[in-house]
Amino acid sequence: MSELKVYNSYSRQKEVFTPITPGHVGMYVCGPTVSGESHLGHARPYVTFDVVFRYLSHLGYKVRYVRNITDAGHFEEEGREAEDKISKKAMLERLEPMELVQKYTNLFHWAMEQFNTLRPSIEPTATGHIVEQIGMIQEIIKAGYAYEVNGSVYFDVKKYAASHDYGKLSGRVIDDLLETTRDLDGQEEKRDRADFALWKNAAPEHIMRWQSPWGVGFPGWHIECSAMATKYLGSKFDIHGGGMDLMFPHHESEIAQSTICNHEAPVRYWIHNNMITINGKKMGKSYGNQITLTQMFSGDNPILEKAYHPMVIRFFILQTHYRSTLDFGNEALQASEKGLRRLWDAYEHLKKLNWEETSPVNDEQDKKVVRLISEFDEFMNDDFSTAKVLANMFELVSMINSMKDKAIAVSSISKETFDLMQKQFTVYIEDILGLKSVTEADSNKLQGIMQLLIDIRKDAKGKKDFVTSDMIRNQLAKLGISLKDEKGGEMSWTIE
RNA sequence: GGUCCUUUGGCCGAGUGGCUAGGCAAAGCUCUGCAAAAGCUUCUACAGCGGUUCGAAUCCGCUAGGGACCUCCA
Repeated sequence: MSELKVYNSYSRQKEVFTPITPGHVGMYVCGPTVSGESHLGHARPYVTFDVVFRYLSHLGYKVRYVRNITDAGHFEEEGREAEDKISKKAMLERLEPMELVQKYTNLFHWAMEQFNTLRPSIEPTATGHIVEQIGMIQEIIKAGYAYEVNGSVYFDVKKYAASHDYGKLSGRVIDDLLETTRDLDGQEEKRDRADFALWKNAAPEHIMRWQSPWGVGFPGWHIECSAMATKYLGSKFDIHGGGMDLMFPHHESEIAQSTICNHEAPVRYWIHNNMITINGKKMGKSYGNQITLTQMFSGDNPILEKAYHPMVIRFFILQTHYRSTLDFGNEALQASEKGLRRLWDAYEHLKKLNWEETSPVNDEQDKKVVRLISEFDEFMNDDFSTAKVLANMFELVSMINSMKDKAIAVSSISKETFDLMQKQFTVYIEDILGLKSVTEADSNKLQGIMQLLIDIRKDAKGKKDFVTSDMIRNQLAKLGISLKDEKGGEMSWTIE
């Protein structure tokens, strides 16, 4: 089997993945800021890294997956707003800050569950790690790379850049950053324009505030990830993931902070997912074009022609490579909806097929199936190419359907190949891609009732009593259950 | 303005120097009491202009369009 290769944003090339500690993988992914509701764009990294998590686990690694909850509130550019996003909204909604944060955390968890993403191993909150953040800032000050001004602490980027590669991850040129002349309030506190806050002095109206060696304040934007990643994954860990838009300044600053504090670069492989766009433009709050996840699921947004099942969205995301932009569109979503249905139906049929020797093995076909199946691993190993895995699956869908219709014999492929196909389909669709049925779980009672109706209908059809047989099918259709006659007099049903 | 990315058939999207990805839509056919599915077939595209090459959607250059980051952002 080929080795896993991942595209490392830091080196800008695919590299063979080798964990620091054999058999184990430490992965940190930037989580949501729970000051508002998640939108479609937010679904992408969490689905993407869920598949990474699942695949690494599938390969046998013991993965510690850390994904934070940013509940301390990031600020707008220093001083532009006297209070951070969370505290502002909290006042508008007349809620306690933590109450608001809890509400959106719950909503986020609910949405993630809809997407069938696995829970991270650790989901630390920023507010729960103020002590660690303060500790880290103290280390950086001690090392001489941060300075205090009026109760705030800033990281000295210029000094850091003199001996380190600040800007390498995001392709930034340090001189450009230093020379940019943008007029912003609070700027005069910093020694340099490129410096960033580690700790901010809290204005009296700022609700979220903590005691620190520098007075009452709150942590800077980037320090939480550095502190929590270090605490749970160590000073150097394998994978750090997040959206591409976080490369600068967030991840760049994380590297700087952690490198000074821990004396080594924190991350081995940086993995960044691309954006979801709408009419070619990034979906985001500042563009006013975001569709929240609850709207996606309910269809309650003028842009949406209908509601989309979470699995359809997950499938939609997996049909493209994670480093490409993905353009939202009703037509595209509906294509995914139908495609997923077809894939899933074939998968259900495959599970029910039995191998019986009724014909000689067709070598050519057998080899084709073996190839398509074995490529699943190859594609995943090539920087998680879920789109290609799905393409291969669809090539097998036609064959599975032909077997179901008895147009070709199941034994036209060997027993081993058939078993391999059944096994790998399950492993890939369910365990690795994390897809599941879009219909409600079928209860035993429902199964029994449906079997009864099918028996009655078969009987009616046998007597050419089409009035009865059509009535059964039509009535079921009204309930959203479609009954289909299969070749050979069998019947199958699906819930719409 | 700076840095970087991108441009694939009606739509969404893979993609590597040579071998029609795949999905959806559309058309035809087959199967079928009728439906619905399903199967088969058709539609063979790579922004434009040059260049490199035996050969380029894939490499290089120019032109045009789109986008991201530089400020919170998945």
